Amino acid sequence: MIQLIRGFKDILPEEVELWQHIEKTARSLFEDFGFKEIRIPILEHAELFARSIGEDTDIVEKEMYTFPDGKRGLITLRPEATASVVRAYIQHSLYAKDPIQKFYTIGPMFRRERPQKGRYRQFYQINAEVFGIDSPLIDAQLIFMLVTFFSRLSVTEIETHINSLGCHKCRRDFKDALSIFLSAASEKLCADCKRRSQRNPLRVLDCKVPSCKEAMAEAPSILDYLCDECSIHFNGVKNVLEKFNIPFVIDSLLVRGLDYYTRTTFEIQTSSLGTQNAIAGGGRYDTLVKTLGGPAQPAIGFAIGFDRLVEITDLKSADLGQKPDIFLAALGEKSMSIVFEWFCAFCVDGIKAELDLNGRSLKSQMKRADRLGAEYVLIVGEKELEEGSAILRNMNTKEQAAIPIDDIVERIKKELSQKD
RNA sequence: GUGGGUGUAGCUCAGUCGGUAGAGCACCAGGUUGUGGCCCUGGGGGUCGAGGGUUCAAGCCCCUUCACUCACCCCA
Repeated sequence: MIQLIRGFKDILPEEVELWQHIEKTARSLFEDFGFKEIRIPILEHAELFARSIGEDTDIVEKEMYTFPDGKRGLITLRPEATASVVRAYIQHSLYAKDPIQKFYTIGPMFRRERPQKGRYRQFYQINAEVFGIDSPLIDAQLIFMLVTFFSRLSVTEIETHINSLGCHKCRRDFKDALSIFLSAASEKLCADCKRRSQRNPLRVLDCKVPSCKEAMAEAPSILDYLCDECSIHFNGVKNVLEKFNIPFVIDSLLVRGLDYYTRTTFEIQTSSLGTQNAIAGGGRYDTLVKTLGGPAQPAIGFAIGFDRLVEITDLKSADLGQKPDIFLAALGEKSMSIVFEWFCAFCVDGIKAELDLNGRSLKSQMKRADRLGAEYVLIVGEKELEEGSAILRNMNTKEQAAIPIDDIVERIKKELSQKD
């Protein structure tokens, strides 16, 4: 049989309930914080990602699904959302109406990596982006919003890591110092890190090879190279987080893998996902809007790994599942045709009803009603029809009584609404 | 892209020395002629991941391949 594509997955109905719950929680919280939803396309020109994420990153270099689109050049399945949101902000001159804009978006991203736990080729992200605010207050507020979000989903066991990458000037000074350090330490580094030392020295910082970690223990820290302004900004973020009683770890080795980040970067980590420990990450990208052809507006955002979140939350889909309000058990063809009309009437009126259309025995219908978790069963056989009645059984109390079938849909609606 | 582990019923998994394909759960039916959960009985369901090879004979041995999974890399 034809199977789904490697690294892709189906999200089946019983799990979808959990996804919907998480999505609802995010929408409601983010909207309370003043974020508006923006919906962006899944395909973009390849160039958008090359220019924003960076030509030398792994994402752009080897993980993107890129293919020719007729004669119009290359298009790419988006590997992340920020670039598209920035493009939309610029393309529709949203800054002209108000430079300050707050957006969120939820949807699939695509990266052609080898799949493993918490990593898929099509994966879902919940993104939030803020444009036009320089103040460190917004940095801290985003982190506060994230932490609140996780706590609403009963995700504990998380740790907030923060760092500052400084502005371009601090970063240049730091890179120079780091390069000098790396060339001195070169022989202690793994092969990957030797390569990184040339192409993207910052990446050596978060190498997981023990010998590299050891060699890097004495490496210069970006935090020592922050200019006054960047330093003040970072202190501002830390102060607000402390005021909000949000525990955090300063992690000068936290280097985001996308080139556009500046100043504050952060990551929410969990211990319960194996090696894929980041369930959310983000940071400032104060120069990206200009890089992509827009006005010089600061910006900051984050992405939450939806799939990873689903894996670590203690919430169970079973607790969120929808159960039928009433199960209709019809016996015989005559009953079936009458009950079928009631069945449709219930559904139209927003009562979740279930009817077994296969004409099975009462026993098997009761069994199914029980399995579906229906609170009531309405039993209608030839005997009841002759008497102009039907039997309404409460599955929890096992009490049952005959009720008249005139206006039965209305009667049962009333009965059910009294319960709520 | 590189390495390790695993592929047998819808699910979780046994399967001895190469000799007729198994269990539990789930599903369906009956026990109860029209009443769920517990119990009992029965039933359906398999290209043993796929392809090739060795053999009288392969779920088991050999080769190839695919998928899943964990880790590296990287990231959400």
